[in-house]
Amino acid sequence: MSLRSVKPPHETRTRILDAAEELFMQHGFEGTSMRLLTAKAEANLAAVNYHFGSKDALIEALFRRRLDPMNAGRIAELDRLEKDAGGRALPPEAIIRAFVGASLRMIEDAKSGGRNFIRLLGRTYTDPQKHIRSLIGQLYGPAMERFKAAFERALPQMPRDELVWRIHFMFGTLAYTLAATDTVQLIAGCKPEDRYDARLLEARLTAFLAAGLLAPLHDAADVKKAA
Amino acid sequence: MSLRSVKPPHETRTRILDAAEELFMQHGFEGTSMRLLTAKAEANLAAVNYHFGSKDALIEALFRRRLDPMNAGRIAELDRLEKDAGGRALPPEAIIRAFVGASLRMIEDAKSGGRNFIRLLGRTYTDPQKHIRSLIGQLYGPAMERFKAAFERALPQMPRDELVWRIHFMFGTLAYTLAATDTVQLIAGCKPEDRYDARLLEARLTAFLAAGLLAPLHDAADVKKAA
DNA sequence: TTAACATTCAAACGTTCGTTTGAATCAGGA
DNA sequence: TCCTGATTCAAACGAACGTTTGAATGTTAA
Repeated sequence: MSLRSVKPPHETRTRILDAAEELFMQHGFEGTSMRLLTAKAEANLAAVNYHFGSKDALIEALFRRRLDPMNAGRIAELDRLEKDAGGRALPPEAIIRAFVGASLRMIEDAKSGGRNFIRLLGRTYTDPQKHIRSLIGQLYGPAMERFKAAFERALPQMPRDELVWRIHFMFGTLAYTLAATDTVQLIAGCKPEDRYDARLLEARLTAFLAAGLLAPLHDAADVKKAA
Repeated sequence: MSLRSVKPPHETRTRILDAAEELFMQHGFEGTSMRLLTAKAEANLAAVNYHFGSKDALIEALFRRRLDPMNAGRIAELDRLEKDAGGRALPPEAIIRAFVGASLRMIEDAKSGGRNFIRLLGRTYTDPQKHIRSLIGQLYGPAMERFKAAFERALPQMPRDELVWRIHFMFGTLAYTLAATDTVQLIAGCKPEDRYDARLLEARLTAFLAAGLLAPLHDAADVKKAA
C-alpha cells in the first residue's frame, strides 16, 4: 500500500472536472483534447470515459457540479428576502443583488477553480450548440422563472415584454462581465487591483443594472408606428 | 467558355467568407472543419489555403472584411455628430446610438450574412484565445479610444475608472444581445416578431444603456473601506 | 488468503483534422 | 495559335482526434 493510495474515492473525478474547467475556459470545448485534459488532471487518457462516459457527459457533469448549488442558493436567497419583507414589495436592486452576488462571489474563489468556471460559464451563455443551449436552459430554467416572477412583483407597472428584454440585457451584462474579466481588455484604464475585487465589482455592476432596469420607458409605440 | 465562368474575380473568396461566417457562428472556429466549410461554399477543399493561406488567416480576413468598415463608420458618425454640435457637449445617448446603431443595422441584414457575422462577433468578444483577442483588440482599438474620449467629454464629472467600467458594461450588454439574439432563450415571453426589429431593439437597448451609464454613483469608497 | 469489485494503464481502434501536392482547367494577351 | 499566370481539382500526407479494449493493479470484505 503506497502513500498516494490514501485519497478520497473520487479524487480523479474531481481532478478531471477542475482541469476541464480551466482548459475549456481557455480553449473551448472542441479546442480541448482529451489527451491534454487528462494530462493536466494527471489521469490516464481513458479516465474520462471511465468516470463520465464521454466528453459530452463530462461537460454536463461540469456544469451540474457548480450550477445546481449556485441556482439553488439564488432561489434560497430570494426566498429569504421575500420572507423578511413580509408582504411588502422587494426593491429591484435587492433582487438584482441576490442574482449577481452568487456569480461574483465565485470569482473570488480562484483557488478551487470557481473563477475558471464562472468565466467558462460566461462564454457558454452564447454557445450556439443545441445540446449546450438546452443544458444551460434546463439548469437555469427554475431560477430564471423565479426571478422573473420576483421582478414582475417588484415592477407591476412595467410592460411584460419590456421587462423581459431588460432582464435579458441584465443577464447579458453579467455574462459578459464574468467572461471578459481579465481576458478582453478592449478598454484600458481600470486599475488592476480593482479587477478582482468582487465587492467593488458588485457595487458597480448592481448600480449599472438597477439603473438600466428602472430606465424611463422609451416610446415603443412611436418606434413601431414610424417603422 | 462556360456560362458559370462569367463571375467576379473573387467570387470564391466571398463564398468562402460567407460560409465561414455562418459555420463559425454555429459551431465555433475549432468546431468547423475545412471540409464542411468548403462544401458549404461549393469550393474545393484546397481553396481556403489557396486564397487565404490557412484557417487562421481566413478568420482574420473574415473579421477585417466587416469590422474595418463598421468601425470606420462609427468614427465617421461620431465626427459628424460632434461637428453638428459645434462646440457643445454631445448627449451621452447620442454617443451610444452612434456605437450600437452600426451593429444593430447589420442584424437586419440577413440576406448578405451580416446577421451571421454580428452573432459570431458577439461570441468572439469572450473568446480567450490569444490571437483572437489581440485581433479583436487591434480592430477595435481606434474606435474604442475615440468613443471613450467622447464619453469623457460628455461626462466630465464622472470618475475615470467608473466610466471605464460602465463602458465595459455597455459593451457587454451589446455583445451578449447580439450573440444571443434568437439563440439563447433563457427567458421566454418576448414576442417573436419583435426579435428582429432592429429599430425597436435599438430603442430598448439605448434606453437601458443610457440609464446604466448615467446611474447615480455608488459609494465606492465605502465599499473599499468596509473591505 | 481468496474472491469480487473498482480503478488505472498502455496500446490500439477507426475517423477526421488542416495542409500540401502536382496535374488539370481556365482566362486573357502576344 | 500558343504561352503565361491564375484557379480548381482529386488525392494523399502525417498528426491528432474521441473512444474502446483487455490486462494489470489497487481496494474491500469474507
